[in-house]
Amino acid sequence: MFDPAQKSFANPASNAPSTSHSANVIPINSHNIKIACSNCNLRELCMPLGLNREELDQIDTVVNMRRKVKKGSLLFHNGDKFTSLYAIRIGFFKSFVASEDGHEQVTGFQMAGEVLGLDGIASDSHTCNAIALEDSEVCLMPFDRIEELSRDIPSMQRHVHKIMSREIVRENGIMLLLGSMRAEERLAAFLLNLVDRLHARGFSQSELVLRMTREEIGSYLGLKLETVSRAFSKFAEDGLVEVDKRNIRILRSDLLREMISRPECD
Amino acid sequence: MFDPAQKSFANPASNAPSTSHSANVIPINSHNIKIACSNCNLRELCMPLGLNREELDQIDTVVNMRRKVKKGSLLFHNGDKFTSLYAIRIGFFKSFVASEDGHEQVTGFQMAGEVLGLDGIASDSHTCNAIALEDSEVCLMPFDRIEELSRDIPSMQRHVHKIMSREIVRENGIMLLLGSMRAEERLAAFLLNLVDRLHARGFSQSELVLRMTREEIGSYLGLKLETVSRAFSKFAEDGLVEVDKRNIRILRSDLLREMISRPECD
DNA sequence: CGACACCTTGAAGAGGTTCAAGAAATGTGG
DNA sequence: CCACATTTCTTGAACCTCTTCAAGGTGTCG
Repeated sequence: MFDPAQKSFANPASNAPSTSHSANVIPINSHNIKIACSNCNLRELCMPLGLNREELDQIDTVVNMRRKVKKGSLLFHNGDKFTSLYAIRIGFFKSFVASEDGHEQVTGFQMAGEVLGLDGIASDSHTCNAIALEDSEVCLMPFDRIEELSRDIPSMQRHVHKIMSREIVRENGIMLLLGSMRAEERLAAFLLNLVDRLHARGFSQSELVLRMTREEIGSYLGLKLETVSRAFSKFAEDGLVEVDKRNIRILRSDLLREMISRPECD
Repeated sequence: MFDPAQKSFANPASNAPSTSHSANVIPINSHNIKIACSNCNLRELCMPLGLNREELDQIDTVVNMRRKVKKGSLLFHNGDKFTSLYAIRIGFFKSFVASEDGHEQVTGFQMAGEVLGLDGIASDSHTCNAIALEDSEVCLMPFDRIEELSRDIPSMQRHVHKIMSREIVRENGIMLLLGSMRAEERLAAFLLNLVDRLHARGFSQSELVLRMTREEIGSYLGLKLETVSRAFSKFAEDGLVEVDKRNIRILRSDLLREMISRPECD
């Protein structure tokens, strides 16, 4: 059934190096050129394509630090001064905003190759929080440097714009979900989205390990954790997915997809 | 700027010129230099501050066209090729996405000085729709030109980034609203946000004219139009606002504000 | 092993939706 | 300018989905 050894079931971070490196900030210098962007297998996710050698060398100067973020600790939080964007190298994050009364709204889940911190540009300080849901590692990309490079390399500039626009489009989709879908439709959309993104990273199309709690899923989807739990049970009962705690196997993605394209009867 | 004489109850577009100009695309040339960005009273909303003369001249080359958009007609729609951003000069828009089953989710309402079209950058084609809720006029800013200028003028570059980031932050706020607030709290947040933005444009802090239907408000807030209507009636009954069709006067903004900071009892 | 976080499930309850009817405003064409 | 059709808004009543409250179960980590 679920085989943790296989890549097919793995999560982007399942092969996270568990080095016993004590520092969690790793300067990047000429000695370990190997971990430059130009050699990174996530480059196609973080950086523009079709660069020449010279431009690649420039790109390598964007990331000047890496930072390990232990499971459960904050990458940044509301009010922090904004200086850098963060490209996730390894791991999994949630980002969330908090209302004055303390309610926590998850605004997204981010995985390897995705960028965190875009919220900070507007006011030079972060307006949301990002927390690692498993031991993670991010590349720090000082925003000043990104802007400099964008001025020199048009494809870099376009890339930055696309990343931001993509986030706007993603949030439009969430608004549609929150504004019009029922509980089970929301969960179906959520699972399909997650598994698509994992698949784009080389993982299974049908199996995934949830890195977040039912409560966090609920917050993201505008539901209570009990409702999420019930929806999972319903899916399992109907044979749409197999649910074993946080291990999910999608059996009928076709039917899940139908749920979200044709809400209910109609 | 906006005629202060009718400021108090006016809407940004209440003094929209109703010229009988037959063409609705207006080329900009040296003959009507008066309507260049550098002379536009909305410049501080669309464009960066602190530019020198030379930079201002460059900025004036961004907007190469204006376009009138009649009430009820589309500025762009899902699938249209993306070429330009649109700065609203006069009027009021809604943007919305549509799901496969035809459900329409309003993703935002935009007024003079705000920018439309950011969704198109991600995939070079628009993923949402924008429709004028009253006779409007927009400035076309070809995105290639914006990128060129961003490379030359760092403050322009930063400005573009801030506009996009602001949109991301705004959408985070909507997610919080949709994910955790009750009907009346949502409407309170909506009204306060609208009146704040109008106030920033020189209008009243307490009076506004809604340009959209109850159904459109409901779509934006994830509610049915009946619920919106009932919430308005409740507010009126409780003396928080005066409601006369689409004319709204806010009587107790303090109490409205309380509603959204301390959802319910606590 | 015990404390704690997480998950599941049931039952009661609330908030919002749906359905329905009527009133008021808006627009259209003669 | 009026008559008529259409859109928009309000309000009531029944219904339904999700939430709330509660209890028990399972897994994890010190």
